[in-house]
Amino acid sequence: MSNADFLAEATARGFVFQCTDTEGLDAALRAAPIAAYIGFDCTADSLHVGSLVQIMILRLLQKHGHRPVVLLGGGTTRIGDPSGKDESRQLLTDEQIAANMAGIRRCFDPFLRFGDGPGEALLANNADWLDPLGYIPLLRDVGTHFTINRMLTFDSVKLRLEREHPLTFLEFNYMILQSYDFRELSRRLGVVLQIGGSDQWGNIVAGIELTRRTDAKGVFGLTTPLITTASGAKMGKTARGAVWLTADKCSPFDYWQFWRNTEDADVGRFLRLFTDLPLAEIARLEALGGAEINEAKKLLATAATALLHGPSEAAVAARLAQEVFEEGNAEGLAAVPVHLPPGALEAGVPVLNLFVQAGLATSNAAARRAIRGGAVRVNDRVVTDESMLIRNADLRDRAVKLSFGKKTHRLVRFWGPETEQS
RNA sequence: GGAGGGGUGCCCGAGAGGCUAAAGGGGACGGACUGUAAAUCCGUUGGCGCACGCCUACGUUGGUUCGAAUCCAACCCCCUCCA
Repeated sequence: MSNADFLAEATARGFVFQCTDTEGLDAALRAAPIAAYIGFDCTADSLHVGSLVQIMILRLLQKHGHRPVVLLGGGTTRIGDPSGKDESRQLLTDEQIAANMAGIRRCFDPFLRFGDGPGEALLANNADWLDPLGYIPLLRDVGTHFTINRMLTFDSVKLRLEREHPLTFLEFNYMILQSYDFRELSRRLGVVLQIGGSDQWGNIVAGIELTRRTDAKGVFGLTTPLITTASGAKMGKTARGAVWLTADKCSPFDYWQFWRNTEDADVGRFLRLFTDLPLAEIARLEALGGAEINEAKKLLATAATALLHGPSEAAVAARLAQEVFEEGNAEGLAAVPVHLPPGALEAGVPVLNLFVQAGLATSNAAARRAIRGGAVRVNDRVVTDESMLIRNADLRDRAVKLSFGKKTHRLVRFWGPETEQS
């Protein structure tokens, strides 16, 4: 796998949306291993599948012998990127940012090999160079290369102006600092390529211009497409919100399920983007018709889960899914412990409570509605009585299986005096 | 600083003293149909021991009313035009 093939494979796999100079970049990639970076803002304590394209392209880069650089936006997060947002975001405190950064950096470990050797991934934090900046020196150094005329043409700015939503001066500066990041990384680490989502085009181009003007260096930009599902929805949303990349916020099983539920029309595209499977194999899989495409979805789910959580977790998730959905068996479901007061099971525990405690309903009312809609099952039997009580007799192996809809199941294990022994 | 317009449920957006927990749409969730898919159709979409009861909710705080999202006052924020 030579470093020359990176751009070709990235293109074939669907990672490339726009490139500032395809021929130039390709030549640079062929000449020698390069370093490329993607910036991640620290707005949450974990990344979700919305960032997976970026992670996967860094991974691809590394596979081809180049050096990926993960830039954590410890500094820029204090400003807030206005790109693609029609309203200002709440400013985060420095403590929040620090905590978020710690969570986010963990998300890369499964995908990239970090180290100081050639081709090994590096981590950078733009707070290192943004925090010490002095305002006037920055204005003189960088500010002279930005014209308001030009800045007003960027989509991120135009959007706010057209919609008559305020764009603060603080946010207006984001572009300048991201440009500064690019130049700084090119100086410090020899980075010659910035990759980003398609909404980052303006910011990336600005960085390239700055680097050319002040350092007379030609650097490149590449954007990835915005990934939506075939039916047009933004990818990565599921019943309970975003699909996160850390196990505590999205279990391997739920992650597997997310991929398993891919729309037919997306299977090929997602296999190319989110797995390492060879393109020929993917071509075969996506050609499967009708119900057979489900086999491809399982491979997608297992492969994607293996990348993030490891092959054994992926296998467990696949096995569990098979038990739950194909065999109607719940043995392997992770048990949700529910604490009950002594004697509760003798008296009977209301189903409504149980569903709320198991996290399957947000309120009794929601649980009640679900029952009315026929969505609730206890031990695989549909519940029709809202006031139904769960008793000892309902326990199978000291647990009760709760189901909400066809896809969400929980095994509830009780903790209380009556089950404490053993 | 002056004049005008506006802040409604997850989002958009109606409502202009009681019939309003608040039309409609989107989204989301559930059901049917399927293949744990899409499309389609149906239902649900504030909380509470809930069939007409109570509580919370229409920027904030007070007020007028038997009764306010709807009227009044002050304040906060946004937009437009003028200085």
